[in-house]
Amino acid sequence: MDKFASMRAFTQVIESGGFAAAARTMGVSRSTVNKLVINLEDELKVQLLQRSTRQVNPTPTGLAFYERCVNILAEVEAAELAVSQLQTEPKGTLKINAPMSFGTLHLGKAIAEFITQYPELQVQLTLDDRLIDPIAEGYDLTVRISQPETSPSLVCQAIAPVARVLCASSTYLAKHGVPQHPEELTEHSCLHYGQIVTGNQWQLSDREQEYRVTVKGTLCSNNGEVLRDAAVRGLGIALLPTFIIQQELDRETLAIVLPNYQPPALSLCLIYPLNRHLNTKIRLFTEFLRQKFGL
Amino acid sequence: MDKFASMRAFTQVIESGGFAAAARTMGVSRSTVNKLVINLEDELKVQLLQRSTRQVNPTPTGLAFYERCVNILAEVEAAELAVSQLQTEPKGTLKINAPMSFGTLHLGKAIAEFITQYPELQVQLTLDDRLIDPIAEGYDLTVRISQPETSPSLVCQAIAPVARVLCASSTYLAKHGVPQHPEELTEHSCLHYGQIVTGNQWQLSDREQEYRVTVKGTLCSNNGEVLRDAAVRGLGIALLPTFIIQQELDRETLAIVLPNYQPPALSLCLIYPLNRHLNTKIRLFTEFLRQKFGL
DNA sequence: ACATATTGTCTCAAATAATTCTACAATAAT
DNA sequence: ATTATTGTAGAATTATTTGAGACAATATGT
Repeated sequence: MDKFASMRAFTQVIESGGFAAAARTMGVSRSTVNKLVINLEDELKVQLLQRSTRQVNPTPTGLAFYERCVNILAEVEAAELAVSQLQTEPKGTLKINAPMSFGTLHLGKAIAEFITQYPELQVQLTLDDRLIDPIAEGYDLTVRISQPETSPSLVCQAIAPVARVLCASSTYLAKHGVPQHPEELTEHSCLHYGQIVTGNQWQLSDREQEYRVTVKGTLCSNNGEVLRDAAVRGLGIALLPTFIIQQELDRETLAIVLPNYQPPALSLCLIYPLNRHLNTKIRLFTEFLRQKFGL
Repeated sequence: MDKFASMRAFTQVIESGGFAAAARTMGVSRSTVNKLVINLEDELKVQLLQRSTRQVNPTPTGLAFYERCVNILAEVEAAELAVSQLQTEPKGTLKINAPMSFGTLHLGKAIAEFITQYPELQVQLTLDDRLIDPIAEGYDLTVRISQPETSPSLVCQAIAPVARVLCASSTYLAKHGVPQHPEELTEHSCLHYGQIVTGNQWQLSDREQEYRVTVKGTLCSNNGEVLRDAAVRGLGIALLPTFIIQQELDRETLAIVLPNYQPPALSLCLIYPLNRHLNTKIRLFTEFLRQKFGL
C-alpha cells in the first residue's frame, strides 16, 4: 500500500474539504480516495477525519498529522526538483580523456567553445595516448580514434569517419622512389604507431583485394604528430589520419602515397559508461561533439 | 509505485553498500530491491547509483538525493510515532455530557478517580437532562439513562441495567391508601418525568400482562431529584431509578409501591461517535465506566 | 590458474494490490 | 417533497509487485 499516495489523498481531502472534491482534483474515483485514507488510518490506527455523511473535518490528531504530511510532501517535491535541476543544469566537472593529437589539434578549440555555453561547468581534459579504462580511472568521457569496440558497461559511439592516408615528403620520395603497390612498402622506411611488434602490420585494400604488409619501421611512436614531423623531415612513409596532416598536404610538404589503396576505416569514437540514465553533462557534450565533428 | 519504499530501498543500498546486502537486511529478494531502485531512477530520470558488477557507488546526484531521503524518511517515521503516541497517551480534554442526577450522584466521583490515573487528561463534564446530539455539540461521550437506541454514526452501549420502582412516602400512602393494582394509579397524584403530555404514560407489567396507565401529574420535572424530594414530602407517587432513591429507601423515608409490577427496563447507556478507530480517551473512559458500574 | 561463490540484472508466472463500477443509505439544497 | 450529492461497501477487473530461477560478470580462495 502506497503511503505516499495515501498522504497525498489525505491532505487533498482536508484541503478540498471532502472526499468527492479531492477525488475530482486528483482525477480518481471517490472510492480510491476513500480507501487511500482508510488505509492510512488503519496503518496509524487513528481516526484522522471525522465524517458526518455530508461533511468532513479533521480530528485533532488528524490535523496534527496533516501539518506533518504537508511538510513531508513538500520536501519530497523539493528533493525531486533539486535532483532534476541538478540533472538538467550541468554543473560540476566533466572529466574527459582524449588522444594527444586530436586533443591538441581539434578538441581544445571545441571544448573552449562548449564551456562558454555552460559557465557552471568545469572541464578537465586529460590528453593521453594510452588505452585506459574509463570507469576505473573515473572519466566521464573518453575520445578515441579507433574502430568501434563493444564492451559491457561501456558504450562506444562512432561519430565521424577518420580517413587515413599513406604519406611522405617529396624529398623522401625523390630519393627512394614512389611505391606503386603495397608490396613495395616492405622496401621502404615506414613510420608507424604503437610498439615495434604490434603496429608494424599495415592493411591496405583496393576494390578487389586486401594486402597485409609487415613494414620495417625506422621510427614508431604512440603519437601521430611525432610521426608526421618525421615524415616531413623525410624519414619515411607514415600512415596517418588526414586531420593530422591536413596542413602539410595543403602546403605540399607531404604527399599522399598509394592513393588507390585504403587502410581500414577508423572512426572518431566517444566512449562513456553505459547507464540507464545518461548524465546530462555527458549527454550535452557528446551531442555537441557530434554536431561539431559531423557524423 | 510506492515512493517511500523506493526511497527506503535506495538509502538501504547505500548504507549496506550493495543491493544484495540491502535485500538481506530488508528481508526481500534482490530483484525487489533492484526494481525499487530502478523505478526511483526512472521516475527521477537520473542515475542514482553507479553499479560496476561487484560494487555500488552513489553518483554525485545520488548522494545529494540520499541526504534528502534520509531526512524525509526520518520525518515520516517521526510523524507516525507522534500520531501513535498522541493516540495511546490520552491528553487534551474529554468532553462528557450526562444527566443531572446520575452526574451528581455517581459520575462525579467516578471521574475524580479516573483523572487521577491520567494527569495529562482534562475532563469537561456537562450535566444536562436535555436530549442532545453528541456529534453536533462536540461531546466525546454522552451518558444517558434510557433504553438503548440505535443510530447511524453513533454507538450506544448499555453497560448496566437501571432498575426503576414506584415509590412514595409513608405519609402519602397513609393518607391516600396503598395502590394494589396499576389501574388504581389513575386515582393517585403522580410525579413524572418530562413534560405534562409526554411523560404521563406509565407502563407496568407483571408476569402475565402489561398495563399502560395515563397518570395525572401534580408535578412533572426533567430532573429526578426534584421528583424524589417531592415524593419524600408526600406529594405523590414517583417512578424513579433506584440509584436516585437508594438512601431514601434505606432510611424508609420512601417506600416501594406495587413491587410486583415492573416498569420497562432502562439501562445506563454510553453514547459516542461511531468511528473505525475509537479515540483512546473515549476507549479508556468507557472501559473505566464499564468496570466501575458493572455490566 | 582454476574452481567456487557472489554480485546486479533480467524474465516469467503467481500472488497481491489497486482502481473502478455499482449500489446504498444518509443528508443537504431546492 | 424531490433531487442531487455525499461517504462507504462489495464485487470485478485491471495493474502491479513479488520472488524464483537464470545469466553474465567478477571477486575470492586454494
